Amino acid sequence: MKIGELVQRSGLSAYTIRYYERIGLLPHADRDRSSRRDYDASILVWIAFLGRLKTTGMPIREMLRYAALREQGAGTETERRQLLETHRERVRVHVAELNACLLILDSKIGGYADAEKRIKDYDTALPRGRREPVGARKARTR
Amino acid sequence: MKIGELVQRSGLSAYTIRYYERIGLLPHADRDRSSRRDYDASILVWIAFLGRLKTTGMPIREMLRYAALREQGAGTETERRQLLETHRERVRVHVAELNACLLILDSKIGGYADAEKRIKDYDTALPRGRREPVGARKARTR
DNA sequence: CTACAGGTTCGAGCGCACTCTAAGTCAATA
DNA sequence: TATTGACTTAGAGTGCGCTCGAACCTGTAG
Repeated sequence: MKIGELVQRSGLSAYTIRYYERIGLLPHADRDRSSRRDYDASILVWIAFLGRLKTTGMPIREMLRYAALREQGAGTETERRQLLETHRERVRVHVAELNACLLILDSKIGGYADAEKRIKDYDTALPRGRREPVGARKARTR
Repeated sequence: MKIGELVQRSGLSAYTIRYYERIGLLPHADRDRSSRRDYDASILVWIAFLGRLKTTGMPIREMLRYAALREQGAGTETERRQLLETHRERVRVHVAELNACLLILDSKIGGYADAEKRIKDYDTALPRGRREPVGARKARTR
């Protein structure tokens, strides 16, 4: 697989793929005789995993640590597990924070909705003939 | 309240507070006669809310939009609500992603744990007298 | 009076994670 | 054979969100 195909299948840009290789997040790819990168499909599994780590907010520094342990191979499993466990804990904490923030957002949004409802009630309670207060933003599409 | 106290009570650095004011995320603070910032306690509520937005990943650009609408005051409620609703939806999606990633992390960690258990079983199945394979990392605290 | 803590402004610098430019190579097709 | 387009490299540039340095000012305590 050439880099172009990997771009299609991984969702990363060629720039990013080369950058990741440069910093050691992706293993140095084999080259064909004109020194173009030639990938094995298995790289997609690793890229997908890196994507999870990224999505969950792991900094590249730490992914590099994990990648290095992985390259080292046997004997690094415990450290890799610990690294992931630590990360998992951080993610759990963060998810809890996000859920707390969502509740606050809900109540904030609820407050605006109530305010709008009060305005609307007042509006419909106006005498016939001039229902919309000045500055009312009603898009009325169509 | 002077900036020093606000630092204590908000958790932001003085640098950050000034920066936020500079870009318009915090309203221009009143100054005392020696042109030092003098805050009203109500600023803490706004800073806390900005903190929620930040925690949930809202970029400063968008907080600025919200802050500008808020400064404008009446008549911007609908847009503020819409902004927060859009954001809430993104956060929900992100939380779902994080939860999916957590499951994957769990199984990855589980895989390492199983591998370690297999090694341990093999280890304890070794003949008496030389139980620990070379390189075993057992901290044995205390 | 002097020292010092704690403030002020402006603009520069930093760390992160890319993203792109420039100049060159190579293989396949018209 | 000439051109096209996908690739290569090294290194520069970008956008974000701060973070800091330098020079200066002010109110209070010793």
